[in-house]
Amino acid sequence: METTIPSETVFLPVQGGRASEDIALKLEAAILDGRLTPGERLPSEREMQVQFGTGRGVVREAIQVLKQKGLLEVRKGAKGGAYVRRLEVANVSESLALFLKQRPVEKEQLIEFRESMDQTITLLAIARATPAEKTRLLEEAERFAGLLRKPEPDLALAGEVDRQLNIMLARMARSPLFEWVMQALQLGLSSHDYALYENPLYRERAALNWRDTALSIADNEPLRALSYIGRHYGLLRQCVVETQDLPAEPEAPLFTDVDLPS
Amino acid sequence: METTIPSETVFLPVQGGRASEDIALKLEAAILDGRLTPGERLPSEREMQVQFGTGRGVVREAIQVLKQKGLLEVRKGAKGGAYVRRLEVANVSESLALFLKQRPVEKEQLIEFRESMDQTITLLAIARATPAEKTRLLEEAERFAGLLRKPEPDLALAGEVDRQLNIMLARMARSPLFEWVMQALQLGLSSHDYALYENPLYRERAALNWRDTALSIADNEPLRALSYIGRHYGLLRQCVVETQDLPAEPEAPLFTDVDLPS
DNA sequence: TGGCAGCTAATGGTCGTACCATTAATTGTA
DNA sequence: TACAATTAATGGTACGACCATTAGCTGCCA
Repeated sequence: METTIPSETVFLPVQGGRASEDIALKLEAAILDGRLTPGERLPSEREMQVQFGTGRGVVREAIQVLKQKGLLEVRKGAKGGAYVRRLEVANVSESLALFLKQRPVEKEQLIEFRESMDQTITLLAIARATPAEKTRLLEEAERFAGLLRKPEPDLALAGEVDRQLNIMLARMARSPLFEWVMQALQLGLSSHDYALYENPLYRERAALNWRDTALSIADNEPLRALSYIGRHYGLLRQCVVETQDLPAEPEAPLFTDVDLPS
Repeated sequence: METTIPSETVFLPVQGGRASEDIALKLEAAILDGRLTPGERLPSEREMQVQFGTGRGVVREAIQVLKQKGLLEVRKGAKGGAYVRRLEVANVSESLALFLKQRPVEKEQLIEFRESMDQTITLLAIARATPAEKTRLLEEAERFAGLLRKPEPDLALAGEVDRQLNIMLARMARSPLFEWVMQALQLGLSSHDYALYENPLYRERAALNWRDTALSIADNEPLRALSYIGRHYGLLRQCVVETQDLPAEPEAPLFTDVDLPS
């Protein structure tokens, strides 16, 4: 970056010289600095093959990588090709979820992280959100409590509402970074942590606690809100230690023929 | 694709039928549920080409995707091939960093977020890191201060050391999630906030402040540490308002020939 | 016997061509 | 005018060939 000539090669020796990586990096750089903008269409593979002076396979591999990163979307047929995409939080979540799948993190660490984020977000939300937003949050929390008070609550729906509550709160904090990280967590942990609501004992207490938190926020009472948040995660911790993980599903045969688009 | 056995296809219609995606999914599933474990070697491309009943290009594209996800590492030459890898926090951070790169955020919001993370991480590090780690951190901070005290400091090196300091601290917190976010910030924002060290006025103060922070951590003095962190970000804010963004670097020509491994 | 040079084979990386499948636009026809 | 058939552009796949790299083997030489 600073030495002009050797800059690119010094930066990334790319382990063994791979043309496809070079191309991927060039395209990625072009997308990130705006030379290629979302919605725009890249040249066709056959054109790029010529423009980069390589074989088509190399171009395809580069495109595959960027597609996997979420930077490109590939359509086939006439007017097909690689289109630049705007990244979504879901891409980050996917990556996080993958990581958590291969390296199960202690639940305690997840809880700890979320609790910390929640505390900060709540303080920011109290300071910055409009009264209307606060009222809306309270309404949703009441609705949530209502859902879980039923004898046979729809747990999937409840989980979704809980997620929405968290995201709404994050948005009220007026900080995109907190919002994004929170969303990524919510999406990436969908399977993980809603054990709290499966247990009827904790269920109602947790729901009421959410409502009280929302109430404290609406009343601009930060300390009270933090207290309720602490109680929420206390419940969650208590619930988690009582719950054990179940073993995984049976294994499928690997290396069988792929279904071809016949 | 969907006519024979509905089971797999119901899960993921995979937009338009792509053999390479099928293979990638199968391999990924095998890795995630333990049929393939880290360090293990997959069959060679030519073997898989036969076992999956497809062309070699398809197999290569699947491998590329998994490699990009961080699940595989490819070595060439004899005894080469695709080896299963353990995911690292850096992989997730990379994804988040990429996302952040595509979405410009206000500097103040970045600072705010980092400050909040730093506070929490510091408290955790004080509580959990070993004395040896704390000593090491202090040594690095001293080295950092030494670097910036020179009349003509190497700013690139200083930035790198600063980055390492932050990551070291995050690791000391014993929380992969905090490590994740912190690394992502370091990766995605490297160019952003090292303006602090370009200004000789702030430079030395910031460096000394880092050292004092490390000292407080080594002494297990959380409140003092938080105080220094507050001062650090105070300096950063002050510095940022005085600095204006420079226009971007000149654009490089896209679609030029790739350097081939001649 | 020991060590080093050179050979060998396995394997990923690249190229090129050919063909198929899909899709939007065009053209032709009722 | 509406609908059907054709066309052309484009991604998806297959196959075969060759190069570059690398670990291990072979064998010569000191």
